[in-house]
Amino acid sequence: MAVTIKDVAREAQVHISTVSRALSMPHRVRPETRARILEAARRLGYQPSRVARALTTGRTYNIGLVVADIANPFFPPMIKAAEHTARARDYHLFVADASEDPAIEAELVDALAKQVDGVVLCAPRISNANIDRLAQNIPLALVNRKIDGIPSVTMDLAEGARLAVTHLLDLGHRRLAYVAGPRQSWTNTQIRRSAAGTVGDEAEIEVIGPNTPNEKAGTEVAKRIAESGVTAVLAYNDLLAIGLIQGLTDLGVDVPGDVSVIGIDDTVLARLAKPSLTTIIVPTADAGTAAIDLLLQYAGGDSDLGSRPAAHVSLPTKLAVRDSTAPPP
Amino acid sequence: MAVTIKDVAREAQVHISTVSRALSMPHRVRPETRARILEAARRLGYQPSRVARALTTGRTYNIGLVVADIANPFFPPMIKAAEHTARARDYHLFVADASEDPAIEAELVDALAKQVDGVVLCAPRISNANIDRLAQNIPLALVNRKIDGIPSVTMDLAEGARLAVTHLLDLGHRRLAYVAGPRQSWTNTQIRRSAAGTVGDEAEIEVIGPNTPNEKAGTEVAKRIAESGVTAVLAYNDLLAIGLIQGLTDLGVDVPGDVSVIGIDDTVLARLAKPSLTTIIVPTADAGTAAIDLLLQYAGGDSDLGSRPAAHVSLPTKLAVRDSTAPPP
DNA sequence: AACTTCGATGCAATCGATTGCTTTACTCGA
DNA sequence: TCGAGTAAAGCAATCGATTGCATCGAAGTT
Repeated sequence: MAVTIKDVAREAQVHISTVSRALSMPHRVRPETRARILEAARRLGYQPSRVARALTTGRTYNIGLVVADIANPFFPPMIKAAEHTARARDYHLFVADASEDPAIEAELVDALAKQVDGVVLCAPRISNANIDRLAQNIPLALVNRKIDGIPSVTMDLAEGARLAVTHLLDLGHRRLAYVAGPRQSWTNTQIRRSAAGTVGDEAEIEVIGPNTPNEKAGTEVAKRIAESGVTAVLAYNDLLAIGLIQGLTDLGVDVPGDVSVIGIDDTVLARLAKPSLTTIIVPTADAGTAAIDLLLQYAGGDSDLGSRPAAHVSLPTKLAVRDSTAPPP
Repeated sequence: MAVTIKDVAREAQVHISTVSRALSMPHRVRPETRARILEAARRLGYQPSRVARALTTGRTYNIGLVVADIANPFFPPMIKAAEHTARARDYHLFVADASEDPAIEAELVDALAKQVDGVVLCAPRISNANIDRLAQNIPLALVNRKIDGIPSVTMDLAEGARLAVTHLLDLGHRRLAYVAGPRQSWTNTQIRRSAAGTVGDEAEIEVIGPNTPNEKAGTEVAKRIAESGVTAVLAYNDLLAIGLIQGLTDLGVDVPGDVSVIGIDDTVLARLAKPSLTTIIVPTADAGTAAIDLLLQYAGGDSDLGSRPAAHVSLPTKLAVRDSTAPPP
């Protein structure tokens, strides 16, 4: 069917091992022989079989990427960056969607493990213990989770939340709420702690949740927010924030007139929503790129991985002030 | 390293070929032997190597999915559905992003061809001739493109455009515009033709474009729309429509008061935008599922593929009337 | 009882590449 | 001139599974 190394060998009148070397260890064959082989390969349109190579070398040149939910607009830019980075390194990317389900997440990693050199777990919903267990079978890199011994890239949402809360305090708000995300989310904890810490004694902050991080959940908590008397809200992500704004608007509560709302992620939605959403900008694409590079660096090494300390990368965040925040009424 | 078929064979005291058969041709081994083998496999935690299997059988149980732009919110639901469908069939999905570039698209297909059983091309930007060429090397399935001999799933946007234009005509509009998408887009042509056909002699429709299908391009054509005197616009997709609305609003043109706007795709943005966007609902997820099934059916068959006529699936579309359309001023 | 038949299993080739080891042949030094 | 050293290329094992063929023994046929 396809052109194999044998065909090239026959065409160039050499043994297959010589063809293999001409391609991967150029200095080990005589220049003229190599030229003849390359020419034959070119003429025949030879492309080495990744599958066969994987069998002998144990390296597939494939990477797995597991995300909590592809449909969450937070992920696509990250997937895109990861895919491009991987391809630039001659790797291909399996993308798998865990549907926000920890069990599926673990299954996916195991299933992928058989045919990838490593897996990037994005915003994992499974426990640290389970991640540790999975990491025994296959090199992992984490996004938005930090575990000793496993390379990871996180967004500095502690800083982001501090900026957001400070912004609200500066505007004069004293009764705040944090609309939380999934309990298993590492960033959720970071945000909650940082927000509480920043508020200090100056004001008070109420935590509402945990919630599934989508618009529907946001709309559903609108009533509680409206009744609670808070004047400003920080939400776990843009989806919750936008859902909340819709819910509040439906209840006749004006944003930002009556209640200010801040989202997180700066997804496409933030700029397009009305009012446009004040939100924390997180470097999603950079995270995708960094995760791939960390994984390759860690997994590509000379096997004595355990010895090297795993790298942790923290990416900076910023606050984008738009139209959903204003002084309290 | 990992448990192989040999380990199982030793554990169960049989030859490896018997293990292989026990797993894939159960009726070919004595029940008691099979039980012993399965038990041994279970105890050792044996998982067959997909790579090794792929080498002998030629089937990788992997599928490639190439999309024009992951960051375009049209695609994620489709990717998600495709991934879930594939996984349910024990296939894994490579996702690749062509960045709206035809050359990259072709490269991706070729690169993936070596390690997948087939490729789904979503909203391809390359020419029919090139697709035909690619199809010679690897089974393809197309989404939003129809070519004889290649299985495809399309959205009935001719019908959708008809509904949209009829809606505008019913509201009383007589001067319409179609803000077109990429020239290479097959659906773009379908929409344009159907819209023109539906307008007939009753009214007139101007075509503006082609455009890159993103918000920025939408904003950029706002001026032309405002000056052209049209009272209603159909845009190639929601991104263009939303960008256009923003552009018009900035120019002081009210939507839908002065100009009505209809988008296509019903992405998350449509509901969340202000005003919420009247748009054509396309069954993105169904398309993803259908494409995978078509591909597997076509590629999984008994090799004499050319003989079977390729299936074409057309999915229905609907119009969702929201707040961006109203009678002309 | 001899002979066919067939089910169950083992044997060995194969897929396409990589790689340690061996062979070949040429160069160089004394 | 001869042996050592070395670069270049061939040989063959290997990765982990699949699969056509060979073998063997038990059951069925006459």
